[in-house]
Amino acid sequence: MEAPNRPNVRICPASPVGRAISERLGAAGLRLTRQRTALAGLLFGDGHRHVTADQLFAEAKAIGEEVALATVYNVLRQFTEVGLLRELAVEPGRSHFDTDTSNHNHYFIEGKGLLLNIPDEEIYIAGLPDAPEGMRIGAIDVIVRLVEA
Amino acid sequence: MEAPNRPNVRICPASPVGRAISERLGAAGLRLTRQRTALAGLLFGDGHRHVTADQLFAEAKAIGEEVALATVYNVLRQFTEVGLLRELAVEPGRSHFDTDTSNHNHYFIEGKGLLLNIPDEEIYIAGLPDAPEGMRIGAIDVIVRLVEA
DNA sequence: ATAGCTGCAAATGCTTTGCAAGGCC
DNA sequence: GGCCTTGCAAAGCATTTGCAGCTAT
Repeated sequence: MEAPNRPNVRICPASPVGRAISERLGAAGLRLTRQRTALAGLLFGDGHRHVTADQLFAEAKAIGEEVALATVYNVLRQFTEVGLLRELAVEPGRSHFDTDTSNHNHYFIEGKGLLLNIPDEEIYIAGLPDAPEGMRIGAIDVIVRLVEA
Repeated sequence: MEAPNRPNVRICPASPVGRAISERLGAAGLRLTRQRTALAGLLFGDGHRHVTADQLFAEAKAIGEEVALATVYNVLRQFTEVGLLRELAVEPGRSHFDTDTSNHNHYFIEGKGLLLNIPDEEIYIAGLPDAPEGMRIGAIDVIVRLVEA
């Protein structure tokens, strides 16, 4: 009967972020479990960020949260389906997730696997044609790949 | 002593494309073998195109060319390293290759795994900032994701 | 109470690699 | 002839899935 919860990086359910999370999860019929709460804390606790599954897994382990790697994958996918995360295809063979789901673009540092946002003012795309009949534009991904000079 | 070569989709070594290929491969110390020639025929024989490893493997098999899947992967990678192909990261877990290595952008039809070029006149990016110190821009990938309306 | 989770391990899918046999220059 | 290649099968990753037990509501 001991408390199974760890008093760590957790999102306050009353905060705007916490409310957005439980709202979205609730709407999708997903429970606010210890693991999801902890991962949400790491993801949304301090500004926007980019992560891969292993990174998040390693961080969870680092703060003493016991989460299975499979659960990390499942949670990332669920959060993505619910609109809390956006999946970015930048490297073949590894998925990156972005906590900022608004329209913005990225630098990707080849060799380091590092993603950075490109400030909105600094870039824009123009002249986008209409989508073919029966289709609509789901997202536009712009990735500027940087390599050692 | 029978001829091991099949009289099929092959690049004429005297054509501009054929010359470009043997030149590039030669410069990299790569031989013009039967398999590489056949795959080059499929890739560069009739205008630019997009392929995945299995698609190319299936096509090779379809024209009666016996090539191992591993060889297809190796050839795609070698061609990419030599600059004959460009690798596109659009789907996590599957690599796409483009025979057009010049700067241009893509539509990606989610659900069909289909890549299409966006005509250059129809889109452009502006206002790109300088790369951070010690870095240079290697490529800019723009992917417009289309989904069923 | 019960429908939904989690953890583990096994399965999957794409891609790479090691090694012996074969082919190109 | 010698070195590069190929083919096959096995290894390697990242990710997903199946199932028994646990848990939030």
